[in-house]
Amino acid sequence: MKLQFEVLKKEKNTKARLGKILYHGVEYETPMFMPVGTQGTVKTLSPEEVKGVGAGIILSNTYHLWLRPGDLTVKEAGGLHKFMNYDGPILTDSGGFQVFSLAKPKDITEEGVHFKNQYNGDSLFLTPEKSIQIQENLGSDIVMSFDECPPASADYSYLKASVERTLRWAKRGKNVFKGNNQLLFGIVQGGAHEDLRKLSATETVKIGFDGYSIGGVANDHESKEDMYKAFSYSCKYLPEDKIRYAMGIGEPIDILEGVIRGIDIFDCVSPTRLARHGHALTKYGKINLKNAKFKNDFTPISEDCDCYACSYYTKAYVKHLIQADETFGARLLSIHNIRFLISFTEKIREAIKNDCLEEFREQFIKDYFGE
RNA sequence: GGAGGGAUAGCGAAGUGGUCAAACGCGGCAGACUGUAAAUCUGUUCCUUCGGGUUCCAUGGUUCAAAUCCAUGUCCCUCCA
Repeated sequence: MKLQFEVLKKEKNTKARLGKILYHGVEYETPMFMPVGTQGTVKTLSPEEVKGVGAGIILSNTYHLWLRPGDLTVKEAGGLHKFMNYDGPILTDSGGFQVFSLAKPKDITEEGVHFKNQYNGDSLFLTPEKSIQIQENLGSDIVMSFDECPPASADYSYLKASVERTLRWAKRGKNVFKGNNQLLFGIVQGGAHEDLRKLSATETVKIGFDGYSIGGVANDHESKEDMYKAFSYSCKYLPEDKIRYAMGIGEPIDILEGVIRGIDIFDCVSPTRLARHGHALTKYGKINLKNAKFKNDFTPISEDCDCYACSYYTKAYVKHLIQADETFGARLLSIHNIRFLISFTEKIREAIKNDCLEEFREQFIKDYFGE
């Protein structure tokens, strides 16, 4: 059964929406934060722990699973849900981000993108059609169109050409997509330019997808202002009844600003990566547990957090684990950071229900940035 | 008792007359990280009032110049007896 989505309520003073996702009889609310499990695992967490922090949809990645262990192996295993033992909804990214992070401009052609297999040096060629086929083999619930994700700083003419190519790729992908128990999402590109976002959004909507995402953001140290423009300009031209997804967005303030502009779901590697690097998200900002000042701090990472790490362990202990390079430290911090973002979206949903999202934003900024 | 080898910054370890305040690794301190080529990467790590000051076991010596050469001492290691 396909995942279903419905908008329940719109907040009075902003463009924020409260939504409901129905998946195999389980309801999840949006706005939602989706943890990332690129290689078929949310790094250091078991699926039980992922569920334990309140996660709904999680992400995985076409490119990585194609290379290893191979999409056909996952298919033979019975699909990604069974393979990784996660029965919640799974969204797979298309490999589009790897066009940005791995490919050089000369590797990108109209037909597709050339990669070198990072494990054995083999030449690889990923096309929009191939990406969809891989995702069908993986058996994810939400399939992403294969897009070109150019740096936000790319010049106008490159961005325009890229938007047009991404549209052609979206069409090609949709043409081969079978749609058996899977949704297919289109991706809006266009940097911080309103006309390009408009072109990209309206043309993508014309092709017709089950949901729409905003890509090409937070990938090149662009200004927050430009990122938020990309949100606004894209949402303005997207249908009200479909999921809107900001790809790769995970700083608390960016999630909040995205929600305010009409976005429903977010994913980001940052909670797990920051965790592995010793950082914890808290209501009062990000802290670096490697810092000497936490050596004898026997208080929880965050006093008001209900996660497993905060329930049983202290900053001093987690600092010790991180410093000793013990994996349990990365696991505790990953649990905490993901729980922080999910609990953050829970609070956002409450504020939408109570039509006080702007007040919530004001208080959040005061606490988080100490302003 | 005899024969060798060694002592370098918090630790390990290069360096064997000037370009040495001394490579490199670890540890320490700090920073970065937004659809994961990322349990990674970057900076820093004798003291300093930023002018400079004091170092390479200790003491004495050779030299214009010593971590580097010589003498003596102290400690450590290996082998022989």
